[in-house]
Amino acid sequence: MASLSDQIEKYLIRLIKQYQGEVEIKRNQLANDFNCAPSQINYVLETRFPVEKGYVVESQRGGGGYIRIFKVKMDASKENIQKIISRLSGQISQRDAAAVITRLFENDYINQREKALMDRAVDRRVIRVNLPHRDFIRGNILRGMLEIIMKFEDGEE
Amino acid sequence: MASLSDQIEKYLIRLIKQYQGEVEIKRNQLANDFNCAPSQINYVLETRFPVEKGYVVESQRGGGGYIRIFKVKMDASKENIQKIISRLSGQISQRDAAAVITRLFENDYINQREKALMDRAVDRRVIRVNLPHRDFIRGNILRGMLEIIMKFEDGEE
DNA sequence: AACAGGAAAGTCAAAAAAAGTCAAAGACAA
DNA sequence: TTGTCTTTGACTTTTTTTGACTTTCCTGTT
Repeated sequence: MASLSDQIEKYLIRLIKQYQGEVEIKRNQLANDFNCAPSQINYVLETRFPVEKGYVVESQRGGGGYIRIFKVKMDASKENIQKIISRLSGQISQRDAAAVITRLFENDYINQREKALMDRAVDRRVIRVNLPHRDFIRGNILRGMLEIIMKFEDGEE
Repeated sequence: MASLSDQIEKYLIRLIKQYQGEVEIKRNQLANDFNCAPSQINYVLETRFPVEKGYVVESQRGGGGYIRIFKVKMDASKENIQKIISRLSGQISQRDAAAVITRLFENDYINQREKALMDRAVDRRVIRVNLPHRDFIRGNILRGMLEIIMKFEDGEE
């Protein structure tokens, strides 16, 4: 039973694919189509299309306003992972970690099983620690695993 | 002597068979159908569908939440992994974790990169927590990752 | 150019919808 | 009676949905 947010996400992803990685919508229009509050569109954007996953969202208010979503393909290089690692400061939320991992997968740095492995290692049900601390541990684990991905020549398997 | 939990178990097993090893339910809905407390569903899940029996359970809270149960198709290697999981109690030292991981590698259940990934996720320099607690977290991480190895079609890559 | 009005989109927090946890109470066999 | 398994319910945590209020931008009028 997919939630409304899931449906909106799917719809947008389909549009993005259809239009080669770029789409423009009207927030109110979309909210209307899905029969929800306009702010729910923002919620979907925040939770499902974060930068970490390779999306860029830009928008304009006022008359003739719009929201544009771009999907950026990062080129496959170690430097990119380096960049990701260095941008990863101390704590990291589960959502952000998941986004980073998804992106690695989409760019073929890791396969599906490795993705699942990493997702699990970083899951809050696994790191059973209270919150300020938990995000620090997650940060360490994720950084550690990214280092491994980097160290090992890719494709190997 | 079919307790309510037994009935729920049977019902779920039937569903799982019917849908080729995978089923999704709504906890509240199911509890309602069986006229019991929602938390009883968790009890059934814990006692009747543990990893040791080859089940993997995933869930989501919040609006549109769900519980999914997978039955993993068993083969020799998966049974072995299961055995390892069930022998793993709460805490695990880094040494023991390393031994488990090495064994997985030697048996070709995981490749070198996965080994490195798992070793790292379980490293004491990564789980920066003081000792009684650290071994518990390590236990969770290792078990979690083993579940993934079990759930995924092996050799895949 | 300055301004007013309306048309978007943004923000934020409260309410609602699920699922999870934990411990106490109950049932029942040994 | 004692120990184990089951049932229940109060409380917690996570995720989504809603709505009131704010900010920004465009367009037409003075």
